[in-house]
Amino acid sequence: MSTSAKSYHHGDLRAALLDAAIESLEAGEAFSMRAVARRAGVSATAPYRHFADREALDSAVAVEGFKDLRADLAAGLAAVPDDASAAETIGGLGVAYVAFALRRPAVFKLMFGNECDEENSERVLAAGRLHDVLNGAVARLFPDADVQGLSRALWSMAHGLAFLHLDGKLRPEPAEAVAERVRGSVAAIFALGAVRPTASAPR
Amino acid sequence: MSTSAKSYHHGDLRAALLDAAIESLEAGEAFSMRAVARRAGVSATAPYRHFADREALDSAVAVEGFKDLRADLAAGLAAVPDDASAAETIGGLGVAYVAFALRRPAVFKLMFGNECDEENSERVLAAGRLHDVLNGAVARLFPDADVQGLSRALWSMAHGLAFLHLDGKLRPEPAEAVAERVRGSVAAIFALGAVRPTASAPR
DNA sequence: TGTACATCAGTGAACGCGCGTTCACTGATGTAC
DNA sequence: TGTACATCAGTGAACGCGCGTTCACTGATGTAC
Repeated sequence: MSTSAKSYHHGDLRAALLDAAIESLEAGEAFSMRAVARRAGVSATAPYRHFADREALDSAVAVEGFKDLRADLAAGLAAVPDDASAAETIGGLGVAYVAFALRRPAVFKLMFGNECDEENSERVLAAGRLHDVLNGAVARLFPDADVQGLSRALWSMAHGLAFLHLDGKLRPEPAEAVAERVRGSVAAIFALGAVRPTASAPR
Repeated sequence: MSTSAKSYHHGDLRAALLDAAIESLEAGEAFSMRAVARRAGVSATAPYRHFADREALDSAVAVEGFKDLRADLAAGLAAVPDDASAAETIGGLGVAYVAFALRRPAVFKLMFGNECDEENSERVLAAGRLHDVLNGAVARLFPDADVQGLSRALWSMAHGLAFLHLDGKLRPEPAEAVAERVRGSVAAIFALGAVRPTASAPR
């Protein structure tokens, strides 16, 4: 109640605007400077006191999202038992990644489905930190592999699964079925080396 | 010259509008009913003679895109030598997929980065036909594998690579470097079975 | 071949909308004395 | 403690914009006789 409520000065409008933006996105509403101000209960021009323009707000929301996703990944990794196989560990990360995308689809799309202005260093940095979590896990699990290449391949798969679910190319419900699908995909590629391809492709 | 030019009646405005829409997207311009009409050299309301509303035009463009992508995938597959390994074959498909996405980014995003109205059967069908190409190849290469699961995993990886390049998370140039990256990712997961993970994860 | 007329494709003015952004402003806060 | 004033956060009217869509229309085409 300290910083809340209805004085002329808001207290922490910047944070409130970020919250409003995220809420607005998650409610599936259109994302606009005005809509966010409206939701925060403030005049249409107040946000300009805190964000230079629409793109600045945009990027700030994305940074928020990257932090949250990183936390989810770290939690997902921590939840994997110590004696888990590599496939189970990677699967756990993948499930966390896709779950985030489905729980917060609009934020996820804003984070990724956007030409990223390489200028915004904070944003680039936050995205980079994501990478570290996966790279670390891969390096630990496969010290002898091409870590760079492998972790790119795995990230891509998770990212693809996330987007295909978001865009309705794969049914996004129920959540447990999705998780199963993600684990299945990981399992399928871990099994690849074992499956004998037909020696020479017929026809 | 037969159906072209400047008579009051256009000849084949529907096709011209689709072309204009695709050109407009590829030029990186905003995509709108009015912009497309403008580019086609026609009044803002003329498109309504051929498309019920904005969404109908949208879907028609997506269908066009799905057909083109399917053709690219088939060509990519055909270009793979008969004695190629499974990894090379899958790699060829992946390269074709990602190359399409980078060559026609806006169309690709329109095809995928869009809640798909499951109503539009033509659109759903066109998307489904994509799947068939990959499924066919996987079934032929890995008759004993879980075709469904494996082909989903591979599709996801290609899709993820495409989007990560589009959104600038991976440098999208030059094209040959991208292709190499795609082949590398495929190789990395094909090598997965061979790499020995650390028996039990340290720490 | 020539005329009358129905059909249909494209026009252009107009609507209401929400947007991003500017500007001069006003009300609250906090600091100097 | 009390007053004067600078600072700063939020206001509200206003701008110009492009959008999707409607409507009554007009010009070209093709068919019937």
